Amino acid sequence: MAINGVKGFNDILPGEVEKWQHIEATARRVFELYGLSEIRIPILESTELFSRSIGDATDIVEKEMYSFVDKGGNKVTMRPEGTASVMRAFIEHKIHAKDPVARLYYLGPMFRYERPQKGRYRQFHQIGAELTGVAAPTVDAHVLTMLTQFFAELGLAEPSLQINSLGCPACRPVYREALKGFLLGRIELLCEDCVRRYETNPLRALDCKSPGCQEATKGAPSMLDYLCTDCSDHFAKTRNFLDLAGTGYSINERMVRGLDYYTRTTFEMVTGLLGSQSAVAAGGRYDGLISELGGPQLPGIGFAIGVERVALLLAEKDFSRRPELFIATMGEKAHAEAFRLMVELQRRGLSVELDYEGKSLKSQMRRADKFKSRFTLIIGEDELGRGTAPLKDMDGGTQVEVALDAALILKQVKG
RNA sequence: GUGGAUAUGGUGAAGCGGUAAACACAAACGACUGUGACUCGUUCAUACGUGGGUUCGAUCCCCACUAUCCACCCCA
Repeated sequence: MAINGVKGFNDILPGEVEKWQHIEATARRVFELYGLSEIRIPILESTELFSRSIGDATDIVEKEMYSFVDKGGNKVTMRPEGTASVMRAFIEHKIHAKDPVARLYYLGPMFRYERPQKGRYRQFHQIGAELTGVAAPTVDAHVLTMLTQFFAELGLAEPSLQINSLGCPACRPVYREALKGFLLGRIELLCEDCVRRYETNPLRALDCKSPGCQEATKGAPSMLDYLCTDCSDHFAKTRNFLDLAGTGYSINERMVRGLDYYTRTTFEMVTGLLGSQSAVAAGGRYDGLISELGGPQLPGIGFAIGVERVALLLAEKDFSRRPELFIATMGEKAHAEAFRLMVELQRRGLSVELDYEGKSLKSQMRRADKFKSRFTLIIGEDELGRGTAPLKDMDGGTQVEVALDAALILKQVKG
């Protein structure tokens, strides 16, 4: 009996992986344009890191973490997200001592124990960015502009940017009470879950999909009306800078984030193309997180992109690579010469294919066609004798005679 | 954790209670007599998710299990 992969853990096979490489390369290029540096963080962290940062009462921590006790008796968890790890590293290595303004990005697998479905897996991948040490709204707008550019460079019209402000520890509790007061009168309309969350997280009712909750929250007070002067000012300036950058967005005052650490600006890149997984990227400001984790009082802002979801949006595009040259041979001597040429050309940076076995010419030509090779060089006894061989342009079908010399072939192919 | 759907070859799939499991694509090889994409030929599921049961006989009926997908919850 063959062994299967673990539920929710997927292989990314050749054919699909080229798309991933393209997404990752695009992210690296765009993010580095905006001054970020890559940071590589481990997959395993102390369980406490996540319970403290993400929030004890969140679903992620309550029921979705891959946690276990290692052989040394330590409680560890396979990271369910990247922000906490990056902030831990930031604090642990005292990166702030050198420069409190750190601009970092990371990419890699995350793990959450959930039932898999479209665009959601137990091992999934995120590309994330974290910027620390800047409270100014300029950075909010800049991060959002960078994210927008990332999607634009992938050629995606979807998703679109939505923003909101969640306020700060000064104004959010006030709003929370106001909202609770509003919902109290309509509590019988709320779904079970929202009733249960009424005390712990009443804001969730705002973006609950149940018709009852949508009805109940009609006309609910908006967080935006309760922002304190500083938060309100921050939000207004963020919007101004977004306008200056020409970055399009819409305000979604009902957007709520699932992690506890968010403050002020929050955002999502949403799409209607992925069924119930509408968020392709999401993030926000977390001005209290670093100190909460034992670091200095520094603000931060970041986001994570769901790579699987981006790949789904890129579904129809073909990213497969094609070799530049295929060498077809007849006879052992020609095969040996072709091998020598292939290696020589590869050393010079040309992608070359050669049939390893001595198959028929027909078969080799078919293979060249299957690989969609741009050119095919055909070498037999005659060619060996005269020192030149036909180089066929597979797209046009024309062929020219070239000398069996790596430099000259290279010139002809690259020409 | 809950609900629904589906399980036939590499893929898309037809199929009926009863002896070679259609068709198409892909793939391999070959023909067209040293050159691919067209055409033609050959090959390609002792097997229809797994385990039971009903039956003279099941891939098609029943039960259980498992897996996958989708949805809920929550989220990237």
